[in-house]
Amino acid sequence: MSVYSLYVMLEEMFGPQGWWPAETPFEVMVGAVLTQQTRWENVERAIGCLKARGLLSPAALSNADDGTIRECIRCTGFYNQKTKRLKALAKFVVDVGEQRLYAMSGEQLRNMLLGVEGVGYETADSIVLYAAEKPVFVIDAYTRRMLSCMGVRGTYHELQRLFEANLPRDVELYKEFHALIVAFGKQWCNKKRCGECPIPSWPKPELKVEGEHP
DNA sequence: CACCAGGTTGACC
DNA sequence: GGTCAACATGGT
Repeated sequence: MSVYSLYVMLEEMFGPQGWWPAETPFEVMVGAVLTQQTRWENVERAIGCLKARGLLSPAALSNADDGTIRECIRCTGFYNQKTKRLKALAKFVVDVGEQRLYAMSGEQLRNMLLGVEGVGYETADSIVLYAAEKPVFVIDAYTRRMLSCMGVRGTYHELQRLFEANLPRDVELYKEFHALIVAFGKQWCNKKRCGECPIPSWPKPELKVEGEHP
């Protein structure tokens, strides 16, 4: 089974996902930080609170009172570090200029984001793909688990290359594929067991990580 | 009551 | 370059 046919199968199973749920690109960024190790339902509540207080813009958030932010995002956990991370990200956007961010290449934006406090591989790639809409494949815990069930293991960049090397460089495809993997993971991949999928046609594909290690 | 959630960091091999 | 405890609230 090819990587692309896996996508087709997931699309047939779950239908269009329409990620990322947000009204603006900056809201995507905020959500990307808040959803770290956190359920999306709690993130939505926090974002609703920030929005109600007019803090969902780079300028407003970077100047906001820490206590106010913390109050809004408490339900997402890790609120102390996330308050700091949100302000660091907002300040970064203000400093660089939001339009300039979306205009630069995905690779350059990714590298700059990785320099921001609290932004690691997955958060950076989520922002590049869903906010800046540049083709980079996002690898998360569900992706790892799903591939692990299929007998494929590797580092973040190895797994990322597996998808990028076997798919057309298409932003909409990347967006939808990752969302579908999460949908699948939520239903079938618990942390404990991921083996027995009731899907009859669940394949044991011979996916391989190609190329040499970085 | 235990375990887990759309990770990242700093410390330490 | 890879592994691991902390970080914290809310749901099952």
